[in-house]
Amino acid sequence: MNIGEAATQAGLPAKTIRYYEDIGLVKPGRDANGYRAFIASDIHKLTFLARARALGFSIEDCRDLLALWEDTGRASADVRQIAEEHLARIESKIADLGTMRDTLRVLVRDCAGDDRPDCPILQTLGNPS
Amino acid sequence: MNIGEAATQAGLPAKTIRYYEDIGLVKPGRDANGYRAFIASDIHKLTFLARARALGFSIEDCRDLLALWEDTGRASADVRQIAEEHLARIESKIADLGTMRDTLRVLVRDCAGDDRPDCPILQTLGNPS
DNA sequence: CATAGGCCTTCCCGTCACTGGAAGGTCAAG
DNA sequence: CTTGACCTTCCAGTGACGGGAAGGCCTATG
Repeated sequence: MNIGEAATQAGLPAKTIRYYEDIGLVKPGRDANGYRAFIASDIHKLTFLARARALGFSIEDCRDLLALWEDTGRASADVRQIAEEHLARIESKIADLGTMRDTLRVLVRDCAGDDRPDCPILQTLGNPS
Repeated sequence: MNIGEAATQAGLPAKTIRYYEDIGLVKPGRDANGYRAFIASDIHKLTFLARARALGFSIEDCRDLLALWEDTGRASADVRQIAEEHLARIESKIADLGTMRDTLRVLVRDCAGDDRPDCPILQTLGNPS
């Protein structure tokens, strides 16, 4: 299977797949003409990667998860730890963004948004004492 | 005022201030020895930038906000639009992260996290049909 | 006066996970 | 035989800095 169909199957851009090969996440074979030749297990890996990335895992997390996935003797604790740390980072980011959102909502609400120059948004940014 | 104290006053790393000068957000003068010389208005701008960045505005948003801030004849509608668009992006990102968090929570909850290899996290990533 | 060390300067590379684009090879259809 | 859709590699850019090297400047102390 060429990279185009692999991309379709895995739901990833071809560029991304080439990048994943560059950094050693997948190692497809090659046809005589130099084209990458993806087999079922490559597609399976790419699909795994696409899903892990969609859950926000970093590339390095993905590399570790992939290794654990392929190691049938792994301990689930190792997987769980990666997921828990990632979950904590996500929750922390959500909290940060929630704070920003609350502040912005107040500012937007209080801004007339008309032709006049008075603007609590700029006022707050410039002098929030 | 040298960059070190400017950094302290504005609550920004010196490196960041140099970067802001590079991209034209601030234009401090120079002393005879080549050192940057920050005056009160520079500090005020940097403080403005630090706050806008803390609210998650992009550098380009900050550039626009700064221009509006300095234009005393601006229309508050222009400011409000930038803030509203940013707010929408934040809310969208919060929603995305919330979805990730929910999925991850379920996966982590269902994973024993012990020495055994069974792991619903890897199972889901590999075969979430 | 020399020196130590704490500022400051510029410059360049690295981050993260791609994305865009150029220049060129390959393949199937008409 | 040409067209156009694929494929290849390589290089550069993204956003918003951070690290670190190489070197100049300033102040305080011996």
